[in-house]
Amino acid sequence: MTKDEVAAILDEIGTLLELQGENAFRTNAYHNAARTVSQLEGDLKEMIAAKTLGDVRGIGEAMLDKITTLVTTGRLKYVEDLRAAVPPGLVEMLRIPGLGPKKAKAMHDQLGIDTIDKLRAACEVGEVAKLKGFGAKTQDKILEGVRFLGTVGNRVRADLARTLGTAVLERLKALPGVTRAELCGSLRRGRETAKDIDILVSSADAKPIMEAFVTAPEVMQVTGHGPTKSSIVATTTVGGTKVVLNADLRVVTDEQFPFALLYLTGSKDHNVRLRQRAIDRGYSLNEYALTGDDGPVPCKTEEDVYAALGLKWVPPEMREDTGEIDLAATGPIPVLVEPGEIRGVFHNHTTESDGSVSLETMAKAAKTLGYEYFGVGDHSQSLTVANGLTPDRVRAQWAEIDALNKKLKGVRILKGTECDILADGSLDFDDDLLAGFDYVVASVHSHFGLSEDEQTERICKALSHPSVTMLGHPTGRLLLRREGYKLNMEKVLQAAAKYGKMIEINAQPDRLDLDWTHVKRAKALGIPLVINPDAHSPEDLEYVPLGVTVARRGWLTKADVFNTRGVAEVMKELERRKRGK
DNA sequence: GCCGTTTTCGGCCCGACTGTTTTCAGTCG
Repeated sequence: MTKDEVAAILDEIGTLLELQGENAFRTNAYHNAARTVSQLEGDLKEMIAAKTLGDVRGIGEAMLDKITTLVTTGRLKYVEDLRAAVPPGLVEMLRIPGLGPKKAKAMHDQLGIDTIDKLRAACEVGEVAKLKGFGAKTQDKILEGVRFLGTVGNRVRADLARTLGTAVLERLKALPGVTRAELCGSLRRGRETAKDIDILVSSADAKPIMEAFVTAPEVMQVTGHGPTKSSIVATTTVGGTKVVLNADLRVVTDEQFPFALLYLTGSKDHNVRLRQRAIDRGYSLNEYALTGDDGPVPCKTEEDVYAALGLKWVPPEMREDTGEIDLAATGPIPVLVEPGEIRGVFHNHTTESDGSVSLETMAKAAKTLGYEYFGVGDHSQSLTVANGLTPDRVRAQWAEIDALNKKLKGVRILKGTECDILADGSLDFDDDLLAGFDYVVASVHSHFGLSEDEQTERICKALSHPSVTMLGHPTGRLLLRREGYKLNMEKVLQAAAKYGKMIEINAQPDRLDLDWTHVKRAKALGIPLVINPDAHSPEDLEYVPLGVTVARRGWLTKADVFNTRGVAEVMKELERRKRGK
C-alpha cells in the first residue's frame, strides 16, 4: 500500500469520526497524520521495518499501529467498521459548501437523511428548516449547494486558477486607494492545483474595494460580503476551458499587510508552527499583528515578521511544514532556483512526431526565450499514435540538425529522443542507434496496468541501460484526470542514484511530474533534476517556469538542476556520460 | 489522538462570517 493510499484512509477515518460526533482534536489528529504520511520522505515499509516511523511528529502509538497494519496486510478492521457504521451519503454531503459534520449528523439523526437525494427532498418540503439550529436560509443554502455539486469546490489546475485569480487581482490593483495587493494561498505557494483563490489587498478604506470585488464581471455568485472579507464564486474561460472557483478577498490596513500576507499564504500547518513559536517566545501572532508584552512589534514585510521570531525568511513554496521552520531557525535557507536560470531544454517535440511546428521553428522559439540550447526529443518508433520516428527517420533528423546548427546562431540544437520504455524494460531503439544521440529521455507510454512490482522493475531496468540519460515524466500522472502508474518511487529513485541517471520534472501543467514531494527525496539521493517543458508547440516552451515552481517546492537550488548549466558544460557532461565516465 | 524545559494530564492557532439566536455554534481557511 502506497503512502497516498494510507493517507487517504487516515483522512477517511478522521472524516468518519467527525460524522460520529467525535472530539475535534482526535479527528484532527487523523487528518494531520494523513498529511504527514503523504509528505513523508523515504519508503513507508522501510521506515516501519527500521522502527523510525514512530519518531515522526504527529505519528503516535495508535497511528503507528494502524499504519503498520495497513502496510503489512493491506486492510484495517477499524476503518471497515467505521464505514459500516456511517452511510456513504453522509460523507458525500460534506462536499456541500457550508455543510459540515455537525449539521450532517443532526440531519441524519433527526430526519434519517443519508443520501444527497433524501437531503434535497427534505429541503424541498421544508423539513430541514424546522430543525433546531437550522432555518430557512440554511435550507436554501444547502439546496443551492446541492445544485452546485460538481462545478464548485473541485480543484482546478494551478495555471488556470492563476489566470482567473490574476484577472480579478489586476482589476483590484487598478482601484484608487489600493496600496499593496497579492495572490496568496496555494497559488502563491506554487501548488499544482488550487481549490480556491485568495486575494489580499491593503488600503485605508476597504468598502469600495469590497464593492468592486463582489460586482466584478467574473462573479457568478456572492457567497459572503463583510466589511473586511468577502467571498465569491468566480468564473472565466481560459483557452476554451471554463474555470469555476471560489475566491476570497481580505482587505487590511497597510500596517497589517505583512501579517495578513503570511497568514493567507499558509500553509495551515506552517502557520500553526509559526504561531506556536510565537507563543513559545512570549508573543501572540495573528493575521493582523505580532504582539508581545510591550505591545505590537512593527513589521513592514514578511521578512520582518520571520526575523522577529528568530527566523530567516522562508520562500512561499517551502511553507509546507516539512522542516523549513527548523531550517530557518538554524541554518541558511537554500537559494532556490529561478526561472531565469534555466539555459536550455531537452524534452520537446516537432512535426516529425506529434509536435505542431518544425524543428527550425521550435529552435528559433527557444532562442527567442533566451535558451542557449534546444534538445529535440521526438517519440520513438513504437509510439505509432504519436508518429514515432523509425531509425531511418532518426538519422535523417540528425542530418537536419547538423545543417541547422551550421545555419542558426545563438542556439544549439541537441540530438535527443524520447525513447519508449517497452513492457519488459528494454528500449525502443537498438544500442547502436541509442549511442548516436547526445542524450536519451526514457519514458513510459504503454502498459500502465502492470503491477507495482512489475512497473518498478521495468523502469529500473530501463535506468540501468548505459545510453539512458534521464527518466521522463516518472509517474505518467495527469493531474485531476489520471493517477500515475503504480510504482515504488523510492526504488526508482534508488536505481537512478545507483546508475547515475537524471530525473525529469515535466513542466506540462497537467503533469508536473516528478511530484514535489519526491523531488526532495531525489535531491537527498544526489540525483540531478532536469526541468523540461515537453513542448509540442512554441507556446508550450513557456511551461518551464511551472516546472521551476515544482523544483522550488522540492527545495532545489541552481546547482541541483542540470539545465541551469550553459551549453558548453552540458555538452561536456553528456559526452562524459556517453564515454561511460 | 498527540505531545511534553509546565512530561502521563490537560491542553491542542486564531479569527471572519453566517445564521440562528439574543450570546453563540458551525463552518471555513
